[in-house]
Amino acid sequence: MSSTTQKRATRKSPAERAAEITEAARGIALEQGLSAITLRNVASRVGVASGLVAHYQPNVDALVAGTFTAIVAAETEEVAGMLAALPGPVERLAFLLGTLMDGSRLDVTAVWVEAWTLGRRNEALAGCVREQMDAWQAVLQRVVEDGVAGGHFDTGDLEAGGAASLAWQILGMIDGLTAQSLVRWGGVSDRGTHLARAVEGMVGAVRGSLQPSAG
Amino acid sequence: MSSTTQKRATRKSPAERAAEITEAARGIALEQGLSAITLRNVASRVGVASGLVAHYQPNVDALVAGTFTAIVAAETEEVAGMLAALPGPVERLAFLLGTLMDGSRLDVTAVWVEAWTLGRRNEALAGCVREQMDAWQAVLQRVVEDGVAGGHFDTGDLEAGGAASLAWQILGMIDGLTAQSLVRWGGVSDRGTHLARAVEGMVGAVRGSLQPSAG
DNA sequence: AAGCTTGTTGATCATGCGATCAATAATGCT
DNA sequence: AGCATTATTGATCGCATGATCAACAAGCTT
Repeated sequence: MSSTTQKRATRKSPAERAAEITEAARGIALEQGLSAITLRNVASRVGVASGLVAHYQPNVDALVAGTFTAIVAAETEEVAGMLAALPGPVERLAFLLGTLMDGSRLDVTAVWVEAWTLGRRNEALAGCVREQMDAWQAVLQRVVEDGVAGGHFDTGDLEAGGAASLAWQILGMIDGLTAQSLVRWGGVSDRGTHLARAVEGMVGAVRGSLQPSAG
Repeated sequence: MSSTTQKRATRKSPAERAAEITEAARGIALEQGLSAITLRNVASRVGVASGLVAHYQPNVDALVAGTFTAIVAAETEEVAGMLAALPGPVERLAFLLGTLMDGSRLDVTAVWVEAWTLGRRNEALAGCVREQMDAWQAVLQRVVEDGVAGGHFDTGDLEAGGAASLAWQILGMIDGLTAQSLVRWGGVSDRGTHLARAVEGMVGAVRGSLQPSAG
């Protein structure tokens, strides 16, 4: 108990400090949820006075919305990047289902679910949620369209907007099943298998082509 | 401004007052969300002092959990009752999909989604959520099993627990899509159609037999 | 070295929360 | 009518939140 406690935080450049704050908010959101993002909570994690956090952010709602976007956009971009490295739409769709359902991103899922509720009282967050859902849907739609164009998928008698609609549908299924895994861990073992089968039917892919094991 | 304001609430029997309180909590949850259930909020809705609400409930967490169960169990029982009146499993599954996806229960959906998040900090609520998910799954599983036994459905090479697993899967899809409709209203017009097609593929039902229009 | 810019502090305000409990008043019983 | 029971009040405590801002001090410029 001597000198480990420094009275005043070392002075840093605005950019650096701002980065620390958003990073701390990110960590809190992933570990304890978006609603755990408070001025004092973030401040103590950075090792700084609460007023400083307020100084770098217009208000807490904005910090929450920004943190949501940071977390989710990073995930989207990461997955989209991995998709680009795969040879074709079948592999991409299979990889998408497998990756999103493997339970390794439960913390991000929890952020999604909480954002749906918090968006009710945080207008900025609500906008970000819609944006990020659109981004995910766009990624999925692209894969579906490529598959149809290449003859790997057959969406049947779907109208023009079929791929878009299908992408929303698949996204909704993934959301629901991952959210479910948030609450019911051991409930179902082969979520991925069933989902793959369902999606195969929807996009007219060859049976088994989207199975996680085949990815 | 004369006598419309009564200073003291009329004295009522414990059972009656308790019912008023749970009913008020229910209304608040449906209109403003589970997190809007506070002692003062409920009390003012009943027209009573905050202390009285606390007197009728062990704590707020219990009231929230109980309110969740009341809302969701009522829905489950209502739908289950309607199912019983239908002739067979195909009609029942079609009705289930159509009813749950028609957007007439967005308030209940919002309660579900919020409960998933709140369950993280409210142990009693978490237990209720699991209970109610089990109840829904049981209803669905029953329909699927009946359909398989009657030869209407064909779950293919599924192992013994196939119907249970399938029921979880379908439930997850419904949850995800309804939750999605909570945020993205006009996004997709034919959610029901796509879901019906997906489920048809999963349970091996005749194509079009689960379409909402055919329900 | 002096001075100025600005990153940083922490106390402060208003608000809301759950919970508690002595005091109060309405009811029903004798 | 008198009394015992009990439903009801509302003030109160401790705690947490977001926001604000005068005061402070570190570092840069001159």
